[in-house]
Amino acid sequence: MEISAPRGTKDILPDSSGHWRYVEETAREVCRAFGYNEIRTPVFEHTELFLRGIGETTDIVQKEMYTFEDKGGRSITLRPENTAGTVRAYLEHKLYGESQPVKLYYIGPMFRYDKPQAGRFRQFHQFGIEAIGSPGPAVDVEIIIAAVEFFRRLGLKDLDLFVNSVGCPKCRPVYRARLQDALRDKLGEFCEDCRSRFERNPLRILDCKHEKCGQLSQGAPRMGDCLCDECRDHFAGLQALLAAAGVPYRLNPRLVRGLDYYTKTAFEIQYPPLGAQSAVCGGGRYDGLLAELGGDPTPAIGYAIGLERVLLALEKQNLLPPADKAIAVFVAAVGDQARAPAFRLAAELRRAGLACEMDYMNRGLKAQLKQANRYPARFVAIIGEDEAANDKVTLKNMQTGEQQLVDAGQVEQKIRAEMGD
RNA sequence: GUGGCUGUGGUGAAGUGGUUAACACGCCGGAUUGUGGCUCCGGUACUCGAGGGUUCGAUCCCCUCCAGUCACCCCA
Repeated sequence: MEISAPRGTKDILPDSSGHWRYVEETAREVCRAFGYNEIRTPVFEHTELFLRGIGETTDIVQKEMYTFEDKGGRSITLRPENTAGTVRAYLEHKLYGESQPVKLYYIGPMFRYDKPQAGRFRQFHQFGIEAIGSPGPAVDVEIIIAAVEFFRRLGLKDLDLFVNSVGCPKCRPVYRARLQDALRDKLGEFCEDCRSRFERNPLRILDCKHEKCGQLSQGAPRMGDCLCDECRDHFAGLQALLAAAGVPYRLNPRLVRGLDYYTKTAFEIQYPPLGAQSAVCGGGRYDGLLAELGGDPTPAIGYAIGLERVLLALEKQNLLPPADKAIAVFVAAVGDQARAPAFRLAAELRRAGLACEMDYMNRGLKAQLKQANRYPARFVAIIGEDEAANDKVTLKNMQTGEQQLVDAGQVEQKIRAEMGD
């Protein structure tokens, strides 16, 4: 064995592709119920889109992007997330001409050059939704409820919803400055990471896992105390609606999003047993992004759900659906003369819409029955020399063990009659 | 990117510095001639992750690399 899949990528094999389909279908059903329509954008975009959209100073842009030059000399990047691409498509195709808000969802692979770990891959899949055009907070609550509903339908338990407001371009700089002022004289005592974050992204310091840093930032001003009137009202409205909808949530003033475009509402849904990669859903409002990408100022909000992590959570809670390989009929041929009639019967049954299998390994009858049993098959249609000569089929019900000789042309209706449909 | 742990057949897993590396599952075949799910029997491992080194000799000792995993980091 020499060639293997690139690091951080994974083959989804038949034994688990059914799980993926189940999760994706659940996502699509929820989107239909909430009025979100699918959008499919390219897996690669001009690098520039992400530089401007996600922010040049973010970790994603600085060290996690798959960027390359194509043969035309363009700088191309495999999408590390899909909000930027979705917004780009919204602007490019002038979806602002449709009734607002425009509600979109996507499911697909994303790419980040991270060090792989359980729940963290270089190619991973996200299901995300974006609502563009409404300032909220009603849509904010709607998309959160959509996420909650998605998890509810899957049966997942023990999820925690955290919400926060990260302010807007009016109040965040004010808060940022106040925070820096409060931390400045103690800066030397913070960890190395925090010291480097001080200028670049001081809000992250509040998120630091180091106990020392946590203590040092204890008395620091909180974003909540510095929100401008508009942001404060918005945040209050969000919480009122969440409460009205009966959605349990927790405030987390330290919740910060890693992408520059977020404003006001920020939220995250976690499943703690996943350990370090416990965030299964993360999102928030990005009122500044459309203008940043050259559009008219337009409010918007969205989130992304990591499907690998959802699958991990489902596995932990034993909620993955069992594989369903059951078929209606297995056509067993015995002897050379039976081969052609068996093929013909299988083709007819399949054309009639019955799931049908047969042997391709020249196995004996016993082995074919064993094979049929494995699927399992409801019926086995046995064709040997006698049957082939008389245009008959021995039809065996695998549950009762009963078998009868029937005309080859009547196999389908016999099966349908016995299956009761 | 930093640090810890792990790497034996398709899968789960024992094991030893030295002839034919357990076991279980799976898969294939058989248990009188064309009949399954149970049972029994048999079969199924060119490199014990890769490449070097130590040694008379290494799958078990050392180094490097690769991969997985956990924490940090980041995030979905």
